[in-house]
Order: sequence, then structure tokens, then C-alpha cells
Amino acid sequence: MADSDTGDAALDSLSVVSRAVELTVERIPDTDADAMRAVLLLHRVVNVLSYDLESSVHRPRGWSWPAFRLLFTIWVSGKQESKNVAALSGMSRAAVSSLTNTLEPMGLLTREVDPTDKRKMLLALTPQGSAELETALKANNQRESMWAGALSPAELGGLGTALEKLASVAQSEWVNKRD
Amino acid sequence: MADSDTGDAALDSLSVVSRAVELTVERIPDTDADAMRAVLLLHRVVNVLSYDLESSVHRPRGWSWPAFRLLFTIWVSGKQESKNVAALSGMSRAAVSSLTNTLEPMGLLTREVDPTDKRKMLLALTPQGSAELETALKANNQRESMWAGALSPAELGGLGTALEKLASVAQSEWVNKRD
DNA sequence: AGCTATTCGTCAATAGTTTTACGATCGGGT
DNA sequence: ACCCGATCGTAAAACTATTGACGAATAGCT
Repeated sequence: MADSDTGDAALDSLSVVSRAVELTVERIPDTDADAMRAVLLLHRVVNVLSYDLESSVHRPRGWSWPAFRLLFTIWVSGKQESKNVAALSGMSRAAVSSLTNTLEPMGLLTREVDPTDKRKMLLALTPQGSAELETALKANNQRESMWAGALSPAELGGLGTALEKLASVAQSEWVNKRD
Repeated sequence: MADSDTGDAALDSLSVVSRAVELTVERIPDTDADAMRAVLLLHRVVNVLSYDLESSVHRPRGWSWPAFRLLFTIWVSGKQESKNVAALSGMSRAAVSSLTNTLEPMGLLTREVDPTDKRKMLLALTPQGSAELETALKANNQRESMWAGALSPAELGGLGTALEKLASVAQSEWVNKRD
């Protein structure tokens, strides 16, 4: 039955996930407990991680997390049409349009109509944008490194390969994707 | 230099992450490549996974993803004060307040002032809310299982232990958390 | 008991994102 | 050459979540 118990009852992530999985398996027998556990942990870790990176690295620099992600995407892919930047960064076309409206006046990127197809808008970093991104990227990576420091090399490797597989699942036909 | 190359240039997640890491290591030598790779993949996988679960399981049912998360939290923890539900589900107190304003008229949960402390609001699922949540939970877990199906048991286990460690890092002193 | 500082939920304001719709542009078939 | 359908970026509107501030209520100290 498990009624209230308004008392404290451990509020930390790990025990909550454990209790959630146990309770679910108990009430819904044919549950894939391992899958559930992994997905719950994934969400919880990414939630805290994102907030930590944004609040400790990017906000103090005057950037939002999506802004960093957008600039980083252009930095990696080079001058790109807006549509591709959206797909690569995982945001909608409208969000890219809106964000670049903010970033362009800041002198971080340029918007240029594609001469070969006037519908397309080519986005590129300015030298200043590139420089600032590299500084932010460095700070970002240092913070990532602190997080990863808790894992042994073997664990980190295992995490990587598992995530790679999931990333390839993400491209499957049956997965619902934006657009 | 790596200029434009507006041509196609593989848009899938994996190659993008790989190119991003390689490029970064090349331009910023003292980069923790493994940490960067893991964090990038983490974000990308969770992004697609969240969207897939929400759009294929919860939206068709008339629920948003946060609504599911909130109801699930109460389902697991039993009748709880609003503050705890917020902490457990990873949302702000205001968001919980706002969400419950929507969910209560739908007959999914009840709000009751704590008799022993009239500041507190106790949230509990109605029988209907509990029943609907279990249905949604079952569908959700089946979808999770499809994702996890791509991983071998060993890989899934490795993913779990790595995520557990990261979840414990998330509770470290130096990590910036909400509130 | 009385006073003060803290805690809790909610409201208002803000910011960011998605959805929908539209104008501009391009490509292909006739 | 001319349409018709599709594609691209953007603007407007609806929605959601976050922050800060406030009223109600409580706990601790004197």
C-alpha cells in the first residue's frame, strides 16, 4: 500500500531512483527494470549537469546555454545554412532564427544570404565570436572534466560506448524526431 | 582553417560529436577529450530520448512530459508536501504550483492543506490519477525497453554504474544546484 | 507570551521555445 | 516559359518554466 510517510525519507537522487524502480517492479511485474533505471538516471544526471554548466560557466559570461550550443555548432561545422545549424544543434529553425537575432548584434556571428540560393541564410562566427567561444569552451571543458573525474577510465569508456549505441538508436526509423 | 564546406557533410549525431571532439583537441590541446565526448553524447541522447518519449507516449495521452514526471514522483513517494515533490522531480516550487493547478481539475490529484502546518500543501494522487499513471508508466517503460534493447546486458550494466557515479557527483558540494 | 527570522506556496514579470502561418525563393514537370 | 508544389527563414501567438517578491504561517529566542 505504502501510504504517505510525509517524514523526511531520503531525498537524494540515487535512493529515489532505486525506490522508484523497486516500487514499479512490485506494482507492475512485467517491467524492464534495467531500462527504467538507466533512463531515470540519464534524465536526472543531465538535468543537474546542464544546470551546473550553465550557471557556473556560461551565465557568468553573459551567455545562455542554448547560445553556447549554437555558437559551438557553427564553430565545429564552419559556415553553415541556418537549417543545418538547427538540425546539428538540436533546436528548431525558429529558435535559431530568434537566437541569432540576439547574437548578431553582439558581434559574435554574421548572417549572410546564400548567393546561390537566396532563401538560405549562411551563419558564420566572427573572429570575436570564435575567440570568445574558445574561451568559454575551455572553461566548459574544465567543468566537464571535474564531473568525469569521478569515473575510472574504464567506467568512462563504458559510458562512452553505451552512449554511442544509444546515439545510433536515436537515428532509428521508429524514433520520433523533431520535424 | 577548415572553411565552409556548405555541402552535406554527414549530419548524424555520432559523426558530429566525433568531429567536434577532434577539432577541439586540435585547436585547444589541453582538452579532456573523453569528458567532452561523454558530455556531448549525454546531452544528445537525452534530447532525442525525451522528445521520443514525450511525443510517442505522453502527448497522445494528453499529458506533457513534466506532468508525467510530477505524477510519477507523487506515485512513488506517496502523499507529499509540494516542496518535496519539487525537489524530487527536479522542478521549481512555482512550476509544481502551476502544474497542479492544471492537474487538479483533471481529477488526477488532490491538494490538501497540511493540518499540522497550514503553510504546507499536501499533494496526493486520486485513484483515477493512480490508474492513469500506471497505464502511462507501462507504455513509457515499453518504449524505454526498445531503446535499451540496443545495448547488451553488459553495456546496460556499465551504463548504469557510470550513471550512478555521476548521480552521486551531482550531490557534491561544488556542483551548482537549483535553489 | 511576544517578537523576529525563516519557511512555504502563489502571483507577477520575464525570458525562451514551440507551433502555426506567411512571404520569398527555388525546382520540376508540362 | 510558366505554374505548382516544396523549402527556407521569420514573425506572431500560445505555452511553459524561472526568478523575485509578497502574504500567511510557523519556530526559536528572550
